[in-house]
Amino acid sequence: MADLDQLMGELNPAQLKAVQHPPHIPLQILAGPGSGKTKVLTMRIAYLTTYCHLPPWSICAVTFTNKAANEMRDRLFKLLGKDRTAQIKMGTFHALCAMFLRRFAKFVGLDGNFTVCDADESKKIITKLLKQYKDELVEKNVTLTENGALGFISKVKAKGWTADDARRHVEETNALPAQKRKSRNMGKFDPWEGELGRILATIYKDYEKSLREANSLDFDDLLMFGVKLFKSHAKASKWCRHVLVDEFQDTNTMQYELMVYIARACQCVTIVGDPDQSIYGWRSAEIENLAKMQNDFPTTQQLYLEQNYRSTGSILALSMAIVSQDKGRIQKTLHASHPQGHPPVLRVFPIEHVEAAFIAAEIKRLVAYSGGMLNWGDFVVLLRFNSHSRGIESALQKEGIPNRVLAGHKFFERMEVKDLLAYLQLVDNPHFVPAFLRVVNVPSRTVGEKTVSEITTRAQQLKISPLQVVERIVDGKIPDIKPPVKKKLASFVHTIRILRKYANDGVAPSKLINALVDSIHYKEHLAKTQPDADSRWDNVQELINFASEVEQSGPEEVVRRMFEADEALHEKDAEGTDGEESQEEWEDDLNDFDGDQSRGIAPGDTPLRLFLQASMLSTDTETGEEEKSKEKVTIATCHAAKGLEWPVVIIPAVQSGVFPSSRAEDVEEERRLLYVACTRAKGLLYLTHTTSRMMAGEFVPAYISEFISALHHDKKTKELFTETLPPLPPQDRKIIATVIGRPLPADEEVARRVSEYEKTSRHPAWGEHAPFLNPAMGDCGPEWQRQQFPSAPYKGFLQQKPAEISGHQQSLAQPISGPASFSSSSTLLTATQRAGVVRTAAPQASSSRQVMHRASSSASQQPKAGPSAVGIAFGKPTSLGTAVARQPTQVANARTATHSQSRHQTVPSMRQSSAGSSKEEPIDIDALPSVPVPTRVKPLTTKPVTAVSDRPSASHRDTSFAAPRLAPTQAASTNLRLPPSPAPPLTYCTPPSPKRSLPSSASGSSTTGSSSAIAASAAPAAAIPPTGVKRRLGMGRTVTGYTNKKFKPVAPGAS
DNA sequence: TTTATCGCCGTTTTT
DNA sequence: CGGCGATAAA
Repeated sequence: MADLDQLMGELNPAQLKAVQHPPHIPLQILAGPGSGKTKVLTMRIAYLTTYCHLPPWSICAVTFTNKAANEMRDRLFKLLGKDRTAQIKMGTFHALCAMFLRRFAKFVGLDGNFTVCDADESKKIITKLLKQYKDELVEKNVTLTENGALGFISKVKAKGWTADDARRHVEETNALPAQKRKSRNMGKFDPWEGELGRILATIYKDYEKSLREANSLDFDDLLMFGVKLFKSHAKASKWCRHVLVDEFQDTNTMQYELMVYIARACQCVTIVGDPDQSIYGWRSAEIENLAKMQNDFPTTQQLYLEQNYRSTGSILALSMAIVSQDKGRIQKTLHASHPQGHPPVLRVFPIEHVEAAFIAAEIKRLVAYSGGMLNWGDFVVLLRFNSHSRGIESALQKEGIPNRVLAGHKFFERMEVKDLLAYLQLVDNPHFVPAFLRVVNVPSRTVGEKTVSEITTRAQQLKISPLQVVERIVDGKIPDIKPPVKKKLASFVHTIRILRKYANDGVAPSKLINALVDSIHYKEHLAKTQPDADSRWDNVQELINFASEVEQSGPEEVVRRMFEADEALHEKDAEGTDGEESQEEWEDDLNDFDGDQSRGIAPGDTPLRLFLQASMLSTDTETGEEEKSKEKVTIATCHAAKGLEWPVVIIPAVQSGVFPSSRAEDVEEERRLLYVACTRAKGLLYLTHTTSRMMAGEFVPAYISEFISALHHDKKTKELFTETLPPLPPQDRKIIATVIGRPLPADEEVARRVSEYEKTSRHPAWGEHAPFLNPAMGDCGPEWQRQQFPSAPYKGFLQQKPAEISGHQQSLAQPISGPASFSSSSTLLTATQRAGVVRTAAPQASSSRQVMHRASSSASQQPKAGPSAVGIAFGKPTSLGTAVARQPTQVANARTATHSQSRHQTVPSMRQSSAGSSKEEPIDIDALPSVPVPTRVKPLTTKPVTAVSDRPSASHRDTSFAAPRLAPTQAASTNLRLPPSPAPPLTYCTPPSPKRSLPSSASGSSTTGSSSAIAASAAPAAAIPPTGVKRRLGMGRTVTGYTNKKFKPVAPGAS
């Protein structure tokens, strides 16, 4: 056990003050990122038990995620030992509520074996209900989607409204004159009024009814019923002496009320939070809870933790600059403990592919240039959307970089997993209709929709569950249905009954799954119905593993330990102080509990039930196998990254529409999200974006995030970034070593790694392995090259929405004349955008598909050198028949040539002059920009575009695309002697699929030119195809693609 | 009842 | 583009 005194001695004064704050004075700790808040929170718990002599079981510690709970538990193990830690009531609000509700279910009118209903199932219920009102909705001209309805209902549930409350609200609102309504809403849209409100209220009511009948609670219900329990039964929180809440800024109204009611007796509360990191407003988090708490606990005191121990100074400076743009925020500072370090890197790319390839390559380079100090596990790619992960994943795969995706519930959302869980849910809770509906016909028992609805109707008539109906039919107790269901469903009932028996006998969940899988021949079923049955079967195995893990962690024991001391408390407290429920009733319940406890299991805490609950309430990334993930690059959403840190953080797609998300309703929250993402970085931070993005199968222009571009309007903030990739000279290596707390590798080791790297790898950004030369990337290079692109001054990452550049819209929209030139891939796209041409039609495509002129139709009238001028054809799959294979030998030659030249060039070489843009040459090696000199922080010109026809100036080109590979001059500064690079192995370029053919001479040049790419299907065998990919999740589960439902047939032609 | 095809739709974030 | 529902056909 660690020495608490000693550890407390290591705290800074503010931290120490927070830890030692008197327990009875409510405390708000406002702690910036990296200020050691988890440390303080755990130490405070240790302090409360050790110095204030609060028994561990009297402490309630609430976290926002299970991961945070586990981490805290781990830390407390070390401080308090296993025994005492186990007694602390610790977990998420949801998990704690579930535990208490299982225990005291009957006090709030529930059964202890309720099933937690996940969002999917909720949605299905809503969908069904919504159908009933479809006609009415159409008639009243109201549009309401399932997601909409679910969202609206969830929002009010988070506020604590019951269905009746909602109904009342609607009635009241509708009774008001329209004028008044409007002013009350401050002009905002309120779904809970008018016809929509009325229908919503009805649906809410029905939804509640469905849930209750199914004996299940959704996530919001867990909180609502939790509040109900603690509010109406003060004794349920009798044990409590202190409540600690982590991530308080993310609590919603129900969670806040829970805290208040649990702390009702003791009034001792400690919360930790950071308004700047409030990123869950969309989930009804209420930042006002901070003020509310000061109100409800008038003696509340505040402490600030403003010392940042995580990030370098420059990372912190940028982060602060980002979040400070929010003028309404509470003023707060952060002091860096670490030196400045290399400034955050900001880079721009033409398309996501290139961006992703850059990221992969840069990771590789950093590992080498850090001399192995940085490993795969030290990198994270933080995304706004989960959906962005695929591109990054495959880019990493192509580079052979191990990676893992840290994504929410993915695993438990897999079709095969849900099927099996549904069976178990049904075994545990026969009333849980969603599970019944899911599996009556899995595997197919030829009971269709019609039969099922017959069953459910009858269930409603008899006021029993559908499962019971089926059981009775099979038992011959009630008559069969027309198509003889009795026979068809006998096996179903049989399976359920066997499992039920096993479960009652206390058979472990993992064994139950095994039995289940045997009983329904699930493997065969998968094989028959799923093309990727193998990996799905892997998932089944993984579910069994997960069950075993849960069993081993002994959840029954954990729960028992958490509650064991409470009974004594209640016995001692025989003279009831609150009259709400009779003493007898309470003690009856406790007696029930004691009875169960003699079997070692509390009511509602059967192994099966706990396993199911764990499946529903835990995200798969939280459990187990952390070791393995240490050697992998992490891909995660910004939300999922909260509370975590990495030596190197890379944030792609820092673009409008992504940061902030186009559908975000609170822009400030989006800004904070970016802030949270940036502050995860310890040593290096990268922000990248593209100038185009794929939407609905087409490229549309993309513009840098306003959060970033705004910083360029201010002289003070515009130098917070660099475009230079960190060359990691010794002093920088040292800084990183310090920041991430690792030994500095020897210079020799660095030199060795670097030379190794130089031998085997090329940074693909602008070397001979440029991603646009790589067939696997989509063969977009030569195509680009042959295009005639109007030139334009490079504006780099200052590229903005036309509308934002006042006075220049006109020029932006205008077609651009002047000599064609190929300056850089970025400029290329930019220029194209300016011309209003963003289109991906293959050259041979019919004219109707060719160009779409957004702003100016005259763009097409612009004389262009070749037919290819009308479209860009990168990465866009064409029909298989029309593409022609590019000739591998020529590609190889070109590559070698490029390479040998590039070695002698230390000057950036986007040198293809306008005159020399030699359209007819196969591949103009010189046209490929390569090996520019990394220059330190060259401030970018922010001059608005006036003369659009200007060609980029040399100085622009030099720095804008500073390549990662070190030029000799730079290399010297790192004290490394770089060996000459030998001819690169052709590892990047696998021969393209022979199936493809070139667009004859559509682009007017030789066959060396690429086809318009077939990004997906042309990927070499070594690369991972985009669908049907085996992915490893955090827990090491294999997951197949993204398909959750029926499989998608594999294209027969794809050999 | 199951399977194939078309066309429409949207395109956060998570307990 | 890809996922999904609705419709049509086997």
